[in-house]
Order: sequence, then structure tokens, then C-alpha cells
Amino acid sequence: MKIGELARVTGANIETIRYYERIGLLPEPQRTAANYRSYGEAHRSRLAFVRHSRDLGFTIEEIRSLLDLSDHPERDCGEADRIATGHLEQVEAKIAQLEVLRDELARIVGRCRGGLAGDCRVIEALGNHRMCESHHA
Amino acid sequence: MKIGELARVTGANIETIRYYERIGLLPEPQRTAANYRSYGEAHRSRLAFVRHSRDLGFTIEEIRSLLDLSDHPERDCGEADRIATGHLEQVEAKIAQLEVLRDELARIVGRCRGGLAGDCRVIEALGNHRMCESHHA
DNA sequence: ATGCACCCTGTAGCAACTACAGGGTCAAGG
DNA sequence: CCTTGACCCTGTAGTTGCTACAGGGTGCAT
Repeated sequence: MKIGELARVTGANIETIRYYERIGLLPEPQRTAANYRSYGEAHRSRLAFVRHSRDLGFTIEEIRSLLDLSDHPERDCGEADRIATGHLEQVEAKIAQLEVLRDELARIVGRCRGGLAGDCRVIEALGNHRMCESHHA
Repeated sequence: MKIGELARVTGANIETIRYYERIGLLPEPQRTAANYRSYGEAHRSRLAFVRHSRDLGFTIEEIRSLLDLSDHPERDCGEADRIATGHLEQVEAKIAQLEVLRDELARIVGRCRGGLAGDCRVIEALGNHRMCESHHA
């Protein structure tokens, strides 16, 4: 299959596929006589792994390690679990941080009663951290 | 006050302050005889506004608009409210998205019972979206 | 032969910084 | 007087994970 079809079946963008190849996440595929990239099932599956991991928020470097484990079935699974657990913790931390922001923003937005910028509570609050209830980031 | 002191009192990084000046968020300050930047209270307050807004997750362009309103007290406050409300909605959307990821990750991580990578449920799940319960991003 | 969809390489851009390299300034201590 | 150290300057390149060209080639149908 050519790159366009691989893009269609995986939902990835063509440029992204070439980018993954360039940074070594995907192996260089064979080429047709016309120098077109030619992919098989192994490539499709590897790209699906990468896209799925990216959708779950793993970084490229984390995915590199996960793929490496996947390529060496004799290794210990603990590393994969460690990466995933670490990532889960980061996601949880990010959620917690965004919730603080959300509450602070909601408080600020709720103060607007319309009128002129000079009297605006929103702008005033942005200039003055002491008006905040919590110590967001 | 010189740039180092401004950085200390606002918690911003020196390079970031110069960056804000370069992109026009902060006005060019006066210079001392030695060509050092020299800041006053107006700069401090403007930088505090910027840092606070960034901490709340506003983009540089949103902050540019907010600063513009702050510089024109006779304008309507509605624009500030519109920006803040829009941003709040984005934060809420991001939280919702991360919560889906978190649940999916927790499910994947929970499957690991140790052992070899070849049998690893974590790696298997990453390669296979059909094992997911929800349609995360 | 010409239009069109597809493919190629290589480079530049995005956000919002951060990190140098390579230099100047200034006050205190020996 | 000289050096050491802390500070400041400009300008450029790197970060992450793509995305968007520019400028060209290929392959098939009309």
C-alpha cells in the first residue's frame, strides 16, 4: 500500500507518517520503481500503535521506549507499566491543575456585569493576583 | 529597577521578559548609560498582568487583546468577558478530554501483572484501539 | 498531449519560551 | 591597578509534534 492509503486506514496525515519515519519511529519502507513508499501490515500495525499512544498523550520518546519493548518480547514488562503509570500521574496532575484554573476563571468571568473596560472586574482581576482564591500555577 | 530585579519581583524569567518586549507585549523600557533596561512600576504591573494571564492559560494573542482593552478604559468590557468566557470553555473541554484519557489509561495500567513484554497487556492495549472502552480523541 | 491525482525531497513555520555564544559594565577585594 | 564575579547586552538556535508549502516527478485516463 502507498502512503496515501496508509494515511487513510490509520487516520494519520501523510506528512506525519513521513515525519515519524524521519525521526525513526517507523522503519524505512521499501520503495516502488517510482520511488514511492510501499507499506505492509507490519507498518500499519506499528503506526496504529504510535497513533493510539499519541492519542493517549504519550510523548514521542515514551512511545519510542514502548515500541522498543514491543520489539523485544523477552524483556520485562515493568518498564512499560512504569511509563504508563508515570504518564497517568501526569495526566492526573494536569487535570488537577486545570481544575484550579477553571475555578479561578469561573470566578473572574462571573464578575463581569458589562460596562466599560475601565471598570472591568475581569481586567482588574487579571492584573491583580491577590484577588485570586487559590495559588494557581 | 534592572531586568534581574524585575524578574525576581514578578517571578518571570529574564529571557522571557526580553521575549515579551520583542513580541510587543511589553513596551521598550528606557536605558541606562550602560544600555541596561530600566523599569518602573508601570512595567512591573503590566508584566504581572501578563504572567497572571499566562498562568491562567490565556494565549499571547488573547493577552494582547486584554492589554489593549486595559489601555483603553473607555471601550466596552464585553470583549474581555468574551475572551475569558471562551477560554474558560476551552479549559473545561480540555479537562473533559483529559478525564477520558485518564480513565482509559487507568484501565490499561491496571491490567499489568508483571512478567514479560511479550505477554504485556499494556503494550497489547496500545497496539489495539478496539480494547478501549471509549473513543478518546 | 494534457489534465489530474498522487508521490517525492527539503525547508520553513507554529507557540511560548529557553539556552547558549560571545561580548560589555561595574563595584568590591587583594 | 587588576582581577573576579555578578550582572547586563544582542542575536541566534533549540524545544515538541507536527503542518504547510515550493518545486518537482509518476501514472493513468481522456
